[in-house]
Parts: sequence; structure tokens; C-alpha cells
Amino acid sequence: MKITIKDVATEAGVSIATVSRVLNKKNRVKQETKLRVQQAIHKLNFQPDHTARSMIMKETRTVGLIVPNLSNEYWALLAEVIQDKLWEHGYSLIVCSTNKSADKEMAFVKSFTVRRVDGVVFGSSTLFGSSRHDEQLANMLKSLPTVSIDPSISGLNSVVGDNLQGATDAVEHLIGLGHRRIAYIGGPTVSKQRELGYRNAMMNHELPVLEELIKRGDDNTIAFSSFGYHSMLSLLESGEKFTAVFCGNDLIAIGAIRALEDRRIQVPADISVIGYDDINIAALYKPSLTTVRQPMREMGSAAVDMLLELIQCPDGNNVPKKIVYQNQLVQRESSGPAR
Amino acid sequence: MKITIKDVATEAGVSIATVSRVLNKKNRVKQETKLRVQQAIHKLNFQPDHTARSMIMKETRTVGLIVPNLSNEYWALLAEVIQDKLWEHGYSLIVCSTNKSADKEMAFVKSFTVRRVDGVVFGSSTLFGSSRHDEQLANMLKSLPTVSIDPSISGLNSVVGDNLQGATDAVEHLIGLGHRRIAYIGGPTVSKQRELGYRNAMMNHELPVLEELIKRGDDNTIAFSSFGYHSMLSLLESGEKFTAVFCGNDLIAIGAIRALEDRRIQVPADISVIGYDDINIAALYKPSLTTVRQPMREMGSAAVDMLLELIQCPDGNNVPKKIVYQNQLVQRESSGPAR
DNA sequence: TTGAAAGCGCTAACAC
DNA sequence: GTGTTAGCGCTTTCAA
Repeated sequence: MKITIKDVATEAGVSIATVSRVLNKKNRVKQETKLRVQQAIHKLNFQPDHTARSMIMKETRTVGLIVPNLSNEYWALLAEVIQDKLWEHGYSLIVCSTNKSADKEMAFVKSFTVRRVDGVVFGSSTLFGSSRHDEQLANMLKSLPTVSIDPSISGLNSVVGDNLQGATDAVEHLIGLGHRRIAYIGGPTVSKQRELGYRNAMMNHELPVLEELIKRGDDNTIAFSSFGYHSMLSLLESGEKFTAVFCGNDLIAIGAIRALEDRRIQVPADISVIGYDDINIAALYKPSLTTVRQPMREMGSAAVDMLLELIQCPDGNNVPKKIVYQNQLVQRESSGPAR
Repeated sequence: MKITIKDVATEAGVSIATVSRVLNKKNRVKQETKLRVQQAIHKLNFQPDHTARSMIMKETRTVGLIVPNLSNEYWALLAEVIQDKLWEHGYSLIVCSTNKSADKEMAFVKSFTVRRVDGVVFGSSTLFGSSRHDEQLANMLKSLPTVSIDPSISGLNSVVGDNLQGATDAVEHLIGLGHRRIAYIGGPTVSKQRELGYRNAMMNHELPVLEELIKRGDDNTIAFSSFGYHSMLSLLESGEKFTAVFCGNDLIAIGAIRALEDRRIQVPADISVIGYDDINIAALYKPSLTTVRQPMREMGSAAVDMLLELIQCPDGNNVPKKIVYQNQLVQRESSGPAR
């Protein structure tokens, strides 16, 4: 049988109200009584039932996190940071990975409402775009204290990385190295901003954007290096000349490099390659990857701060905020002067 | 104001018990009444309070997971698999990463008790070893339905990978390729089994185990490729001859390969390198890594099965089970015939 | 400073 | 079939 507050009260010879008082510290209890209660608690190894407390206090001290997956180290790191910081504030984290299923995504949010989580961090960028689903989801999310990471959903607080600027910087770096014919391999969604940055940099420098030099995959394919591999191959076979390629993420870049090596083309001597995200392996790869870093730790931390504030002042000012983090170019071996 | 079962009852013109009945399906309700109630539920957008339900049912439909971290893809994948499978059974997952802190580990388990999670998956191998802490922890864990992954804690159900066998296979593979002087770079804990496998294979083939050819780091260092890098360097500088090295994990192997390359030593032509874990990058690296795969998906899935059974039959037979998964050698480019 | 009692939102006997 | 009622384990008035 579970030990309840009643057992403790009996053991200490006081009422349950008193036990509750020493448990919650707030109200003062005579030192002596307090001691007796504490002894009883210790003796019986009593653990107050969080569930019962939640029901009354109307707070579960739990927040929900939705991410597309955890096998991507980008999200895994985010989850870790968020959990860690939340824990310091007494919150637990329920983690849900959608695996790109819009149905699951919706079901997760629903379960968050049912479970009465105090807030949610929504980091499921990839699904946004299919309008019907979006609207419904956004509405559910709005009824909960929510901060979204990456997709900046209108009406919600959000923390995002400046992909447009990061991509622009990367491509301008290539241009600065003397490259003129620069290819792009990427995907939709997040990568849309990155592709835009590519176009932006090219236009800034009055360089033509050649559609033949652009390879685009969908969300499922771009998560694998084989997409980069095959895109590079088809780029090579197209006969179009280029001396550099900007990739929508590091995995694509690695695949592209592999393809280049298979064709005995040197990186960066013959062709420069830039990735995005700065995953762990980027620094370890051979050649090490020039890439753009999203400050995930900072973003996760900021998201928690925002969320906590939202939770603590439920009717603080209602205009949604958005924090934008710069994305930083990290120069390594895979990019060099144009041949 | 939150909509409660009472509001629904009023709206539908029935008692709360009836609403509860249609909610829980079990008891039969007249078709017509049921319809009225369902309409009311829909109209008011009523979501039954999970917290209140938990209190009565004495189950939270929540399980807790403890891992050392999520930035390691090994654990991230595990978390993902576990969350996914649990969700199919109506459970949510609270994820906690210890970051190697024994205090946190204990606090997490305590919070699980307080939150009345229905079960816990304990995957925090690295901390085991410091006796006092262990005993206390093991006792707390035993009071909850728990399955442990990787550390096989006596008295608990567990799912483990056969690191001894995997390591033995890896080293025997090297021996089969004609290598005689084989080095080992690894860490403690999990790696202990791996080091044992190394010794085992050497002894099986009557090869001497030279302590000069063994480099050992601690849990914190071995998570970084720089440990492999520097260990390899010191191995090289020791002047001892060797033609192959077996590494305690893939990151170490990658670091070692980098060091070799920096010294213009070819892998595998001059020296063969084998890693462990088969992380994503292993197949992508250049040269691609020969390594040993732990079947994380299967292990996570098995853990959930075990846990669910534990939860569903609390007083099923009490003798703890242990499922051991074979670890499989994956041959790639980084290992080849001895020079 | 303490106790009695009224719930929080729900489920589960137990009646009708 | 359906309603009444008694809790689940706690916090919180309100009195004493």
C-alpha cells in the first residue's frame, strides 16, 4: 500500500492539513510540530503524490516537446538542452517525435492538452506547409503556452535561426573565393530559406542563377547523404560547369563529396563544397566541412526562457515575440579558392 | 474555464456517470443517449482530464527514461524507438539525461516515483560502479517496474548487447586477416566488455596481449574523437609495432584514423582500424569504418515489450529476465589484410 | 498554530 | 441503462 499524507498525519499525531503545510513550506508551523512531521515523513518514506497535487494546483510541472525525430543530432541536442534547463526549474519533459507524420503531430498536441502539460515546445518545422492541417494545429497550439522553434508560426512565440542570412554568408564566402558558377543542392521547408540565401548572394553579386545547377529533394530524401551523392552525380553528368556547391545540410555535403571523390575530383582543389548545420562529424570529416552553424544550445535555452515566462504570467502581454539567432559560417577545409 | 465532465453532463441532460461511461466505452449505454453525450462532448470540445483519471486508476500511462545524454546518437536512437513504441500503447515518455551526474540520476528516479510513472527504462550504464550510489539507486529502481538497458543490474530485467562477443568477433576478424600485433584503444564501463573481448580473441589465438599496445581513457574522454587521435599518436610514438587497432567506439576509431593520416600512414593498407557501435557516420566516413553494430532498435523495442509486460502483470513471476542481443561485425573499408 | 471540511475532475460501486 | 454517491490524495479556506 502506498503511503499517503494521512498515514503521515497519524504517525505524527497531527492533521493532514499540518502535514501539507510542512510539505509546502509556505505556511508556518511550530518548529516542534514540524520536526515531528518531518520525522514521520522520513520514517514512512512518504512521497507526496504529484498527480493529486497537480489536480488541485492546476499545473503538472510538465512540458511537452515535439520534434520530427531524435536520430537527427540537431533535434537530439535541442531536446537535451531543453530537458536540462527545464529540470533546473522543476519541470519534466515529455518528448514526442513525429517521424514526419502529421497525424501523430496532431495526436501529440492533443495528448498534451489532455495531460494538462503546462507548456509545449514545438519544433516540428518540416510538416508546415499543408494548409488545412496547419490551421487546426496552430489553433490547438495557441490554446497552450507554446514556443515554436524554427517554424515561426504566426501568433506564437518563436525562436528561429536566420537561415537566410547564414546561407547568404556561405555563398558570399564562395564568391569571395572567386567562384562564379556555384551549384545548390537542397530540400524544401527549412532549406527554402537556405536556397533563398543562395539566390540572394548570387543576385547581390550579379551572378546568374542557373536552374540547371539547382538540385532539389524532398524532406525524406535530404536527410540522407545518398541524396547528396546522386545529386552531385547528376550535376556532374549534366555537363554544366561549376566550381563550387552549396548544400542544404551537412549530410548532403558529405554525400556530394563522396561522389566527387569517386570521380577523382578533388575537394576543395577542383570543387569547393559547403554544408549547413555543423553536425558533429563536420569537423571530423575528411576534408573537414565548411558549414554554417545553428546555435542549438542557445536556441533551446531561449525557448525555455520564453516558455517559462509564458507559463508564469499567463496573461502577460499577448503580442508574440520572435527571437532570431544568427547562423555562423564555419570555415574549414572543404572550401577553397576557385580553380 | 476548463470544460469538465459536469458541463458535458448538463449539456447532454444526463448524469456525469453516464458521460464517464461513454468516455470509457466499457459499460453499455443506450445508443441514443450515447449519441447525445458525444454531441455534447464535441460541441463543448471536452477533453477528459488525464490527471484526475490517473489519480483514480492508479496509472499515469507515463514511463520515464534515463539516459546519459542525447547528443550521442546511440541513446538518441534508443529514446526515439522507445517513445515511438510506447506511444502505440498509449504511453508518454518522460526523457531525462543525466550528463553523467550521479546526483541527477538519483533525482530523476525520485521524481519518477513522485510522478507515479508506470515504469522506467534505465539506460545509464556509465554511472554504475560507484558502489554506495548503486545500491541505493538499484533499490529505488526495484520498487518500480524497471527494465535496464545495457547495464545488467542484478534483480532487474534487462536488455543488453553482447559486447564481449562483438569485440571478440572484431578482433578475430583482424586475426583472420593476418594481423598479429593488434592494439586496443578504449574506455571503462561498457568498453570493459569490449576490452575483454579483445583479450579473449588474442588469447584464443595464442597471441600475446601487450599492455604497451593498450590505451585506456575515462568515460568523459572516450566520447570524443580527440581521445582516439591522441591515443594513436602516443601509440605511434611508443615505437611498438602494430598493424591493426581495435577501438572501443567509432569516434575513437575516427580520431585514430585522422592521426594515422596526419602521419601519412594509410588505412587500411598500412594499419587496419575497427570501431564499435556503427554510428551513422561510420558508413559515410572515408575510409568507411569496419565496426560492430549494436541493434539499438531491437533492443529498445524489446525493452518496451518487457516493460509493458511488467506493468501489466505486476506480480507475474518475479525472477528477472535478461535478453542478450548479438553484436554484429560490419566489414567495410578500414580493415584489410596485414601488410 | 492547528484542525475540519470542502473540493479538484474523474471512476466505480451500488442502487433504482 | 442510468443516477447517486463515495472516494482517489492532496491543498486551501475558514474557524477555532
